[in-house]
Amino acid sequence: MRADRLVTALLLLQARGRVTASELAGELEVSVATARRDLEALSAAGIPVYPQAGRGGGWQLVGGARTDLTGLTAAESQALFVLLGPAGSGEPVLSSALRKLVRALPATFRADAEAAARAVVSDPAGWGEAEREPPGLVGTLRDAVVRRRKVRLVYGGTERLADPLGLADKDGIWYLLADTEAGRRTFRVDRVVSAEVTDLPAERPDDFDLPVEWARVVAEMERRRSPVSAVVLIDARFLPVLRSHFGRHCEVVAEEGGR
DNA sequence: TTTATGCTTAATTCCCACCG
DNA sequence: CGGTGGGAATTAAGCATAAA
Repeated sequence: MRADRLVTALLLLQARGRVTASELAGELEVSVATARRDLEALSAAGIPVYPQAGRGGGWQLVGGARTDLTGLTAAESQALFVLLGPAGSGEPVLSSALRKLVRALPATFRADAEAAARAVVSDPAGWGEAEREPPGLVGTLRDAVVRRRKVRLVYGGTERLADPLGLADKDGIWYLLADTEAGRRTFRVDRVVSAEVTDLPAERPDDFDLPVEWARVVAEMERRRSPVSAVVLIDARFLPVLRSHFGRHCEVVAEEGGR
């Protein structure tokens, strides 16, 4: 039962900003002492909740009241999931807690949650370059996309304040789509020097559709990348080399005599 | 034995009425 | 008007109990 309570306690803190152990005990239908221990557990896990004794006191979530789940900071959600157990462990308690959590989302926030799910597209048809580990900044940028916050990007020696629109995983290589003062840009994440999530709200066109936009970007990149086409005759043994280099741009037309 | 929970008491903080 | 003391609300800590 504990995981359920911790999630509820955090949601309650987020909604109200401050709760007393007694209030929480009422919500959770446990004793005040147990509610208080749950709050201590959240605090010990790194979630910034602090107690204040005395009349008018209670447990306060530093950073003030937030009303939506997407307002969870990366650190908070990480701490929560560390507390609840290993992610994806399939532990019944955890999954039921998360189910309740999702069900508890008001309709307006559910739309946001769906938007969060659409923050990333995965495009397995890559250009043949093999790269596995997502760059460390992917998490940071995804957080910015989900929370709709402007990001200060350092990319190739220039600094930009960008409105992040979405992330694309193209066969292990990550790209960030963002609007900047200079127009819409695509940033290769592993070439981003640094990314700082600001508190400024980011703008995103209402009709923005990441998969559609990503398809457009890909088409544009491919157009620029392939200004020239060539027909070559090579030994069949080297086909894999060409394939790995040119990906789907490499079309085998015919084979004759092993070439 | 360990862990979670509940109960009781002490300490802290704030509100408010009272009084000079 | 300002200081003071009591009471209420709250957390903090220790101990007991039950279940795994």
